[in-house]
Amino acid sequence: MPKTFSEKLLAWYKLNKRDLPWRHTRDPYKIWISEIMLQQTTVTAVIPYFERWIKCYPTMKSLAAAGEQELMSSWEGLGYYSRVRNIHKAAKIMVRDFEGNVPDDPKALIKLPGFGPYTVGAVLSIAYGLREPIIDANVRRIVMRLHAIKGKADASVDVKILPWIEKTLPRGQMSEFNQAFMELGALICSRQPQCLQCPVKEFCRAHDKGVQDEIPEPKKVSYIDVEMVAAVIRHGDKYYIQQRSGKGVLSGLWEFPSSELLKGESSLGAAKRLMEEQRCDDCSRITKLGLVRHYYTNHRVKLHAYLCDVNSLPEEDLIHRQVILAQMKEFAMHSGAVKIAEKLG
DNA sequence: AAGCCGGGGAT
DNA sequence: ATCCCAGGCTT
Repeated sequence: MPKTFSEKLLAWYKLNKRDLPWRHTRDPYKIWISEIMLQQTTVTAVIPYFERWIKCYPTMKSLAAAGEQELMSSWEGLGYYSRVRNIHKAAKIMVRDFEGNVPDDPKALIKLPGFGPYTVGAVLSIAYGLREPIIDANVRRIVMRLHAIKGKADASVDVKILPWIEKTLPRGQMSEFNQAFMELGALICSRQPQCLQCPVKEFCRAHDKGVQDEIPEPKKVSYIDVEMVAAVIRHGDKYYIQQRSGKGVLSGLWEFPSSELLKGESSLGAAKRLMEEQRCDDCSRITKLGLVRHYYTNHRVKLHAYLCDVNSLPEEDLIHRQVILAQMKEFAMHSGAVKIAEKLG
């Protein structure tokens, strides 16, 4: 009796799986947190954040009771900050409606903020062992190769591959199986696949045809280049920072006042203009701190940082603060601002 | 369906 | 320098 796809995959996983923090638990709360952190984020980036998070917020109730700013600081540097706001909202709902438990019902889960098709399936299978499919970037790439489906790896191929995934799911060992699927994509069936080591190559049509390197087709990215200036406004040992508000990019994070360079404007000229806009007309000295590169999504930002010594800082309010360097780490800042702040130490 | 939303590792 | 990552939300 030849071994099935899932038998082969599970046997390989048992021998080759990485030792990752969230594989030491079946606590649905912790599995959920790991799944949100891992969205569009590499395992190595997540590990330290996950460890710290579980120490700070070991339970659903401790998370629901935490403050928004505190959570933003815990997330600082991980990116996609709407994730942490959705985690907080969902935790409050789960405390209110589900006694602080993660529901094991797909219809209830999908209604919670931050739970899409992937995360619902991941929590249900990995934490509860339910027979639910998941399609992440790994699974999508693997199944496209298994069936030699050409094209880009986007969600539009999911309808084609889902039937095969569903009929291939094993009875039992679902927590292991779905993780094994993703692990295969991370370790073997990666961008440049290691087909010789693949435990399921006998099921792979792309391997048969020798086209595994052409699937999936790379998606073309177009960058938007932006040049900005940031004013580090200082009086004595106090610095002036502001919070990005509302919606849009990096919303809720703190930063130094900044502005995009106007057409033909020099960075120093922009810094002086920015100081006028901040009503800082008493600037006694302005010196360049350096150039910081800040890349996010499809933006490539060159951020010119200027240190501006003033005789009096602008007034404080809800979204503007005067802080000393030691206090600054209590305010969640985006990576561009953090890189500038590091120049002040 | 397509665009938005971060940051850093891998190549 | 480019591509991508245990996706979800909005339009």
